[in-house]
Order: sequence, then structure tokens, then C-alpha cells
Amino acid sequence: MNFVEELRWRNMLHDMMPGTEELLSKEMVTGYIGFDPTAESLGIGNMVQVMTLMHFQRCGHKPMALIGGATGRVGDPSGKSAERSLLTIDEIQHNLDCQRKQLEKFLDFNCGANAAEIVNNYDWFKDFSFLDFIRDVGKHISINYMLAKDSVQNRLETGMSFTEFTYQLIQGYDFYWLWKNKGVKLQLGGSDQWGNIVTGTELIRRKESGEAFAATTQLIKKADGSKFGKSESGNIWLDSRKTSVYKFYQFWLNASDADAPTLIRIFSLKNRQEIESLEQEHAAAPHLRLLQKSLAEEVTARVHSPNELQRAQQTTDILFGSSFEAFKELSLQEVEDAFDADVTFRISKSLLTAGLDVVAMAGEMTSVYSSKGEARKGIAGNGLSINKEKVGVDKKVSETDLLHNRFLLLQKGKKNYYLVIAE
RNA sequence: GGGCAAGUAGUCAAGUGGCCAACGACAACAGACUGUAAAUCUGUCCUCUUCGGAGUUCGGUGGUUCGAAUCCAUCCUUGCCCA
Repeated sequence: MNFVEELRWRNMLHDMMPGTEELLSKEMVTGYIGFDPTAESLGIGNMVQVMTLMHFQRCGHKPMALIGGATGRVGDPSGKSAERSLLTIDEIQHNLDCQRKQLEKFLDFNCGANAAEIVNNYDWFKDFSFLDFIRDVGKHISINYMLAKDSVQNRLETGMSFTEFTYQLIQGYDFYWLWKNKGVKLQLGGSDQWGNIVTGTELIRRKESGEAFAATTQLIKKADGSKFGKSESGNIWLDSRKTSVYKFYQFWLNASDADAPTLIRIFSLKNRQEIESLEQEHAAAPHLRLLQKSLAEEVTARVHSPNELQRAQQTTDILFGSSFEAFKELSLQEVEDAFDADVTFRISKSLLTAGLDVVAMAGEMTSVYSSKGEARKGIAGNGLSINKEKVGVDKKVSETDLLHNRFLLLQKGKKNYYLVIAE
């Protein structure tokens, strides 16, 4: 497989330095991508870079993931309109450890010559003194060159600290160090990283007359122009403690028709033929949402596991698929297993004897709504169902509402489900 | 160090003594329609609420006033110009 061709038909390629394609076709190349330890989990946005590395490895090259123990202390100004607040050293370390574990899941570290590798730039920066740095690195790059970068230009009006200004040099030196010591010839990254990457190739050229290459990928935008990777509850994380497997699966399943073809090209390892035929099937019967299902299935299985995927699918099927009658047939255990802990609430059965005010139950005793006021507004707006039946603000929940004499199915809107267990 | 300008809800952005919890736009959430899609229309959108209201906001702090997002002083932050 040809890496560049692969990126091209997947519409992932944004830009490349001249000569990159030739280099990749004549030898096995070591290429790297940097990850910023800004959060304790990678998000779906980072997944694009993970996919780039996976494709890279599948095409026979050696992928390297750089985790930014050093760069994380500085803060990348690219794409940021304001100065970032610094994380503590402990936070950075914690984030690094978590991200490393996640990355290990996606690449093959045990396949001989092109086995993946993870490096931490703190290793080569920790003993590099400021004076040595400005002497050995700073001398080779002019201020004029640095000022010309978009990431700097965009901040000239609003201000930027010296710390963030130096970021491009730090990242540039990473590339130089890896080129010199690890034989890395290529840096990959999102298109917002272009400026930082070419500072690296420039440094390699000026310092040692060496040659290094760059390729960047498209930033994903949704068809409606909004930011990719966020949903109602915020960012979609790869860590199931931050985004449950069910929610993760639902995120992909909910992709719009307009976005699905873009997404499946990026996040699926299926080949071109398979994807195109899926698209045709989808076009013929859009209501079956084959693209979304296939995408959700593949990504969830890879990021989590086939077992967890199956559980998420079961939950989906219970809540959206089969009729409510079928739901009623499930045992309590099956129902409990289907719901995540953060949408499961337990209340005392004795409260129901006298009839429990639905507003209090939804707004106070559970976190379906954040307050009674919210609950009242939501319910008045026809937003809440109990056991698939819309309820009004006057509703009193009693024992006769319980299914199996044990639980209630609450539904806020169409897609948000909650389980209340009375015991 | 000196001069000028700016800082308003998640974001953008009006307001320049009472009619201000603060126009509008976007985002977000809920409803209708659908295919758990898109588009469209409706409602909510500082917090709490017994839905009558109550409480806390307009960079911070003090002040003027019956009354301040709006006036004054001072401090902080940022930009521009001068040194």
C-alpha cells in the first residue's frame, strides 16, 4: 500500500513537502506525530492523528508517537486566540501516563523493523540548559522567520508571551533531535502544525544541511461548519471513564448523512472498495443508516473492545430498537447491565407509596435535570417520559408505574435515557 | 515611565443614570416533523424557586446618587503610540 495514495483517497491529506512521496516510495521511513498532554485522555480529535500513524504503519513504515513532556510545559499557541494557562508538572505527568496507555492500544510495537515506538521529548530537554538552547538552536532560526508564522501573526494583536513564542523552536528541535538520533525523516500532524513542522525541517537544514520532510492532514469540520468531536456533554474522550462506551457508540451512530462519508474514510480501516459500496447501499436506503452503523461499530470495537461494543449495541437495541413490550420482558439484571452507572439512580420504594412528585424525582433525587426549576421547565415543555409515556408536571409516581415492581425508565427528550431503581 | 483605547452572560456583541437579568446573533438544550439524519418551525437559555417571585451579575475595589453596566477615583489585564 502506498501511504500517500491511501491518505489521498481518504481525503486526509492537506499538504506535503516536495520530495515526501518519493522518499516514502523508496525506503522504509520513520515518521512521528506529537501529542500534547493537555488532558488525561485523548479525544476523538486526536484520533485522526492516531489513524494517520496506523495507516503509516500498515503501509510498511515505522510510526513514532511523541508525547510532549517538555512541550506540554510550554503550550502550543497554534490555533489558540489567547494565552493558555499552564498545567502543573504533576498534571502533565499524569496526562502523559494516561495518553501513553491509550496510544499503546492502536499501534503494533512488536513487529520487527517497523514496530512502533513512543518517545517523550522531556528526555532530551530535561538536561538542556536555557543558555545552551539559545546558543545551539536559537542561533539558527531568525526572529523574522518565527514572526512570519500564522500562529504568531494571529496573536500579534491580542498578545502572546515569550513562552508560547518559543514553542515552535522547542518543537522544531524535537524534529532535529529525532532526525539526528533516531533517523526520523518525516513529521506528520494536523494542518495547524505545518508551521511548527517546517521550523523543524528548517533547523535540520541550517544546522546540518540535512533533509527532512513533512506531511499534514486535514482538520475535520462537520458539514454544518461546527467543530468536530464535541457533543451535548462536551468532548468525546477515548477513556470510558470520561465518555461511556454507550455514549461513544452513540456519538458515531448519530453522525449526519453529510458527515458520515467523510468520517468513515478517516476512521475506518476498510479499503476503498468496501467503503464505496457501503456508501452506495446507504444512498439506496438512507433510513437504515448503514454508514453510521458500520462506522460506530468499527471505531467502538477498536477504541474499546468487541465485548464492550456488543454491550453498547444491546443497550441501543433495548432503548431504540425493539418495542417497549420487549423491554418489559427483560429481567432486572439485564436492564441494569444495559445502563451506565451515571444514568442509574436508586430511590427508596417507600417514597412511592404516597405518590412521588415527578418534579422532585427528576430534579432533586436524580440528576435527570440539574434543579427542580429545570425539571419543571423541561417537563412543562413536554420533555420527559416515564416508561415511554409523556408525563406532565402534576404527575405523581406510584408503585403502579414500576416495571417488574422494581424500576422506571426515564427519558429526557428522545435520546437521553435514565434508569431509576426503587428498592 | 508618559499618552490613547478597550475589558458586558458559553462566544460574538448592543446598552452610556431609573423602562436592565441587560437588544441582537451564534452555539447549546427541549418540543413538532423525520430515519436516533438534514432542513424548517416553536420553546428555554445567570442561579434557585412553593412559578407568585427571590438572589447574585456587566475586569477588581472604593465612592457619588433616592437609584449605576452606565458618573468619579483607584487598581488589574490587554492593545496601540511615545520614551
